[in-house]
Amino acid sequence: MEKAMPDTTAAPTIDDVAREAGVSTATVSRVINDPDLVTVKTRERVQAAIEALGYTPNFAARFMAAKRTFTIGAIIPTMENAIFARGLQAFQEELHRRGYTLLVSSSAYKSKVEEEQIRNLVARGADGLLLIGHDRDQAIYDYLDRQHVPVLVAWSYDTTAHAPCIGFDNRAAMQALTEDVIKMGHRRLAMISGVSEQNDRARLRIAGVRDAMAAQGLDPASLDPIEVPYNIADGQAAFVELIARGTKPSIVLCGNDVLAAGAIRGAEQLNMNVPDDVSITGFDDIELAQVVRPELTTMHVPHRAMGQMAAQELVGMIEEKRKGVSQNLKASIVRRASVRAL
Amino acid sequence: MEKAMPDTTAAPTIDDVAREAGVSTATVSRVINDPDLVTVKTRERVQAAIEALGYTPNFAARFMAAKRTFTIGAIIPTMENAIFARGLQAFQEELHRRGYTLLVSSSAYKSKVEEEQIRNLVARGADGLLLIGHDRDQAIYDYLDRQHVPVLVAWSYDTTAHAPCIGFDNRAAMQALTEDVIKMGHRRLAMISGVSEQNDRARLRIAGVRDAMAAQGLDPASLDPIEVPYNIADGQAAFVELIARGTKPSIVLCGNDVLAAGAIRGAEQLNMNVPDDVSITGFDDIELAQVVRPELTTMHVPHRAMGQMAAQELVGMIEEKRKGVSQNLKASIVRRASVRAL
DNA sequence: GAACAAAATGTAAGCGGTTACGTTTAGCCA
DNA sequence: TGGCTAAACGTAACCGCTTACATTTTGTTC
Repeated sequence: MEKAMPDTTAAPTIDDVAREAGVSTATVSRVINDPDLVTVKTRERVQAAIEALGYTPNFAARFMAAKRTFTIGAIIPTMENAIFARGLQAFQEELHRRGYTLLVSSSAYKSKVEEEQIRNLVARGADGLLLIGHDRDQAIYDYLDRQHVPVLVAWSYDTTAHAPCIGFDNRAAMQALTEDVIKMGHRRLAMISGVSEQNDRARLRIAGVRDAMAAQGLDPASLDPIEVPYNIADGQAAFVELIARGTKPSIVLCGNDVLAAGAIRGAEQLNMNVPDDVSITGFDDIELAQVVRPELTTMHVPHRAMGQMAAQELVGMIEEKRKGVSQNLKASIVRRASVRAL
Repeated sequence: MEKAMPDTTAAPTIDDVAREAGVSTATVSRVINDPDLVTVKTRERVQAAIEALGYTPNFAARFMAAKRTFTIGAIIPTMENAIFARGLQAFQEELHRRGYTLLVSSSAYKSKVEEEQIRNLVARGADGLLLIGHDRDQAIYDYLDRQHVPVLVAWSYDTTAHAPCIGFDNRAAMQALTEDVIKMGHRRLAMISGVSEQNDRARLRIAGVRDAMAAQGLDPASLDPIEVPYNIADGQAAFVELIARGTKPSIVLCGNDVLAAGAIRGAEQLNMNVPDDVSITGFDDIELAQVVRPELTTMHVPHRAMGQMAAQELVGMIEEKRKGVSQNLKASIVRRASVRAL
């Protein structure tokens, strides 16, 4: 099989195409990037050559010469659960509509990994970046400034932060939800939170619960949230631990739906009925919230709208070379069966 | 603010670093790629310069010169549900351990989009690609061959296919599960499948059910699967439609856990008790399977092992320039409460 | 200290595109 | 047909890095 033949195996380059079509590389480039500049006749010849050779332009070379990649990078904390899935999907769809490609990395909630991913995506020529939440070293923002890469933050709203954001007010939302349950008669509140270090969403949701307690005449300091990673098993374990503490909460507020689903399992494990023995709330309103029994009372986050708007804004920042405009989306309470009035 | 000053805003290049450190660009490059080749003294000087300037090498340039990116691309059908999440997470972790970065795109189960993403990732210099399932145009494989990009397929096992794969035998697994329930006394089988076009997993699972029916003396032709997209709402609707047909199945086999979760909701909607009125099975054994009530009898797929092995194999293919070796992993039945013996 | 080998560093040619600028061709009008 | 302008196309520099090869420095031995 080792016949001596010219190396037809190497990927064709623009030179190959130019030779095949009998034109210069500049013309080939024009056919690809700005076809109107080329005669119909030549254009067709070049396109035939491209077709025949199965040529695809090399992005790296293109990027080096043109400084644009039409790529957006997104770094999310996790792909393991669905929290970011729907928003990201909407984000991608909108980008696709506008001619951009999305590249996704996940950081496993580790800031070191996130930083690595950011540098990676930037070095790879991402025209812009979507990040989740505001909590990260100033050094990273400085780096991104130096590299002139526009950044948009989602899932949080905080105008005092370094980057523009499309999100919602985690603190106010959690406060609203908490006040709602307090008004339903709950006084003994407990909380299972995500790990709040380097996670402003988790931190602000805890603060929101305390705000509500203060506003409703309860002692905010009495809240002693358990912090665990966002997954079902940890939520379950946290619930069991909470009960083992001896305090009998009438309601357990969870940092998100995943933890709440875990908490429900925990209650089941302890033969406690939800909501008769204990009420439980979630946050996010992902599909899971309607899958568990009882269905979760939770805070609905407009994931799809957030993703779509983020895409629009980020592309705007890139193409018009302007600063991003932050937007505060509205999250709303969804009342379902996991909470009962006392 | 428009002072006339040298443009300190441009991202620093290797030339800047070289000048700052008083060495040649070659030396800077060596410090980065092969530090042992450089004296400790110079090395430190260069590193200080890198630090001072906040320099990050440009991947595109690097790739052009060196033909390597240490990047792996993965294209999954969807990020919306958790089917691929765990496997992909394990894949990424293993890659990270070996010094590679993972870039993920999702195709929304559309082959045109998938093709676009493949070309994109390749043009971007991915050293290798992970794809899900075997069903795609031969033209794509030809393209990948021409570009010399190693490809590994996961989630399917089929040695007759064009690409090496790390997966499991969807057909045999589904056959095993089906035979199991037939042996529990079920005779009136129905199925809710994912859309089987361009999806070998879905197709093979249907075939597996028929295999089992044939083997157990039932008529395979009597199975008339409903095909719907993999999400809860569609699973629910499919279940309702199935019952509306008038045939009263004793068990509904679902193409995956997501559809099964939907089917349970459908049963609830029709006031049917699972498993007393109808049994339901899933496939995949994702977290969801233990969240729904009743918990799902399903086929456990070794997601993490699959992801990890896929990473090992793909890196091996890249670094040793060899063909990939396929592996058939074992999926196993998990019996839970959603199926009852008749 | 000379001679030589080995280690450290520098020089410069690409990698595969884009694009400013120069040259050729085509189109139009007198 | 000649002359002028605009359109089409070609030439070549450049993007930021790696690396083969050339050169310089360092270390060793006698």
